[in-house]
Amino acid sequence: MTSGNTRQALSRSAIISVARRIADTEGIGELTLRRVAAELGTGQASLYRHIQHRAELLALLADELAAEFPIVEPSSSDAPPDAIAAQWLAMFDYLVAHSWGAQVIAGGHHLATGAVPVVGHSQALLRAAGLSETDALHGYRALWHLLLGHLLNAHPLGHHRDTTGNTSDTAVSTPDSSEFEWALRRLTAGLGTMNAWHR
Amino acid sequence: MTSGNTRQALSRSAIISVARRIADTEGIGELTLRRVAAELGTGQASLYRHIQHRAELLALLADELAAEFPIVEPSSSDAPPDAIAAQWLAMFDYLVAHSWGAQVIAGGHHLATGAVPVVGHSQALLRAAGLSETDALHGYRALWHLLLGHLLNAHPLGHHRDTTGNTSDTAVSTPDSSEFEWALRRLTAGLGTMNAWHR
DNA sequence: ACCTGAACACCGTTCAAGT
DNA sequence: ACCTGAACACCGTTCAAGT
Repeated sequence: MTSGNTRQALSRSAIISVARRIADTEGIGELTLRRVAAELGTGQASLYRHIQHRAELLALLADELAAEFPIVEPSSSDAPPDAIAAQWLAMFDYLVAHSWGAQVIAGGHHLATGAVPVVGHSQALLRAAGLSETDALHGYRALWHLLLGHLLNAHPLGHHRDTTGNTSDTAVSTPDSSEFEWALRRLTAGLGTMNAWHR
Repeated sequence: MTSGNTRQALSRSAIISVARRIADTEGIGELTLRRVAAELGTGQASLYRHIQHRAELLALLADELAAEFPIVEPSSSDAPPDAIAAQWLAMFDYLVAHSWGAQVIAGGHHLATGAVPVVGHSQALLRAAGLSETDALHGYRALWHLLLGHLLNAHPLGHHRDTTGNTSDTAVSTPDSSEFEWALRRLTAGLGTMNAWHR
């Protein structure tokens, strides 16, 4: 808006912002270096002055996304399990809205430092539910894996057949928030149950 | 062995068997149609007389793998949670041994009919633990998503730092069976706890 | 010294030319 | 009629030639 389509000086952040818009609106499959370069009005080779390779660009995107993970402060009336559910459902919705996120975070071997705050917050909620420090860490990882599985699963094994008898063929497979909540609440309950059993 | 390197008549099953060997030994990244064709001593185009596209080949591989999922019959002394754990740990090990499986099954939009027996068996174990029919189905899906998350997660968020203080840098990230068991046992416990709360 | 067009080494897929 | 070499339309990445 400030300068029309005057081409900005090429920079790492300009590359990231264009890449992110493409990933959000058209999916990660459309995110090619050629496309990014074209939208920035430059050649493909020029990108390599600012990023080492495509994988690094994806890592930067993932880290940015992780840094913006929602953090849900529990309202004082919330029982611990409800606070945990609220936090993780927010993460679920956030990652559904940025559907490339789960794939990139799971696939990458980078450590997403941007996620540190959410990890801390999630562990704190588990500690507030009575878990030990180590159990809270393991519990966090278990919940994360459950979330990841729900997000990455695209195939209909125990396919959802709702009470009307329809198998929904609209929007091939948007992950189902209520199904995730069902599993989330049960895993949370289980974490509270087996406190003693360390290791 | 029967006919040396005499080229077999090209067939769907010959393609699948070569493809599977490549995936098992060198990973799915090395599984290219060019490679398969070369190993069969034919041209790439010829493959298209037997499969429609690469995605179909992957679906066939996934279905074959699913049909060979281990089924662990519970020994009579097993408490239901132990029977459930034994079944799912076997699936975990099986999918770790065929590391491309989780990715292909999760990514594909095909319905893996080969998995029907395991799904049935898993549901039966959950029913034996006292779950209703619908809870057993939902419980199966929850366990599947937990397994998938453990298998597909390749990045170190709450990175494992064992008691020796070493962060293992051998074999970048083989999923950890004991960590999965920890989560599995807790989710199972949770499934048993919240029976009443339908939908 | 810094940038980048053109080339390289790969894909999956198609098609026209071979038998 | 059936098969397939060669081409096509893409990738990510590199490098030599431009300024």
